[in-house]
Amino acid sequence: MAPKRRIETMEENRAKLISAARKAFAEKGFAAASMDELTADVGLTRGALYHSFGDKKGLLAAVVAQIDGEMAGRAQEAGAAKGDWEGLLAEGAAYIAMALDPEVQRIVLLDGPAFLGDPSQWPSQNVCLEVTKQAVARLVSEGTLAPVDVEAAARLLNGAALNAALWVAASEEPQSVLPKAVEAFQLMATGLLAKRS
Amino acid sequence: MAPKRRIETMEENRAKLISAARKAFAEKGFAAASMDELTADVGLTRGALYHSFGDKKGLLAAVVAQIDGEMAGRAQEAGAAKGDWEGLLAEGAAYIAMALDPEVQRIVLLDGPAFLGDPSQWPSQNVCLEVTKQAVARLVSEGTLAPVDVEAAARLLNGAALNAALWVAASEEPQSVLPKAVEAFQLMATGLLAKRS
DNA sequence: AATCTCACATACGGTACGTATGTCAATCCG
DNA sequence: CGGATTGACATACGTACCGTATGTGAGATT
Repeated sequence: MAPKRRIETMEENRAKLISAARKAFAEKGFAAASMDELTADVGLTRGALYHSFGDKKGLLAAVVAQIDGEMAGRAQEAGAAKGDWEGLLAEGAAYIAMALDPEVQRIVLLDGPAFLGDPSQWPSQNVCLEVTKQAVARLVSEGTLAPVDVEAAARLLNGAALNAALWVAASEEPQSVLPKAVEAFQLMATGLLAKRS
Repeated sequence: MAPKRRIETMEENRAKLISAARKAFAEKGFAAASMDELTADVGLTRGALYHSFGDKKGLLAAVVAQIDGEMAGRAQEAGAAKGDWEGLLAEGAAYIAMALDPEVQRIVLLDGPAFLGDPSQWPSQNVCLEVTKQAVARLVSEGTLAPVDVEAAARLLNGAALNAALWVAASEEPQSVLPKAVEAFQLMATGLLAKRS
């Protein structure tokens, strides 16, 4: 066996813990997830956890940052191929669709705000919100959108998408409700468009 | 001393516990609030609590139901004096303003969804959402709003207002941010209006 | 090769929840 | 009117879990 480098195994263990935490937090919720179980599942103890993440919330923050990054990547992908305005709509739709994932919903949308506070002040900076803000800023400066406060518009759009997603996820037939949510979202977003002079 | 009726004192104690819980949950959050402290503050023990509310989450549900009812009343007040459309906008603005209250924000908007699940399935039925749905339904049937799915629109509006409120509350100067949030909200809501033919 | 570092394990204390059991006043009934 | 009964609440207990303080051994350093 090649001699295990120290930093190497540490990063492996960090990744293992984050991975196990994603599962446990998504299934049981942050509050009900046991750190003993979590760590035992990957052959470690709480000692590793507290050494790497400081405390339980530190682990949550790491998990949230990881998922948030993945979400922002997907949202950008969805919006990149299209024009600015269509891109924003596509980002919103993608955001709604992603929130159907239990990990996203439970960890990022529910437990994240409850235990880590306002998303805009997370260590991970809430990359998703940042992406939306940039899109809105472009659209405002090019005159497509009315001269609205950029942060306000971005937070409203994200908030609306988030809530739509929670609704879809809680419904009995997500697949039939999803298009309604997307349609209403996109309709509402048109309210931000600049009026034709 | 008039002989204390049994049911009377029980309801008094229930009210005391709910009142104490509102304070404790708002200040420390649901997870960090100690039931021992809570009950001791009003001269009782956990015995009373588990007898009346079943468990910790039962108490949270009772608190949420109370606050939710108060919020719905205020929102209706705000909207009642005006026309349907202006009423909806006023309700949204009122909703945003109310969310500045720490009790509303922490208990109903953050811990409620995290620990009790989707608001639309709460025992309290989320009266707030119901009020918005009724307003939207009226506006759709009278042709003011585009023929959008009522529940979708209501959830999006509430979600947008909610998120705007969290943003305002987390900002350093809530009073200067509040008008921006309300403006953006009302602008976005116009997207739901029926197009002039 | 001896020493050191540090990632992680182990052990402990404290706290909080939920339940099982006890108790006493308010109510009911003969 | 007085004993039996109910039930609202207190008390006591077991369990689970978090965070910390301390130990340890494999890899890094010299």
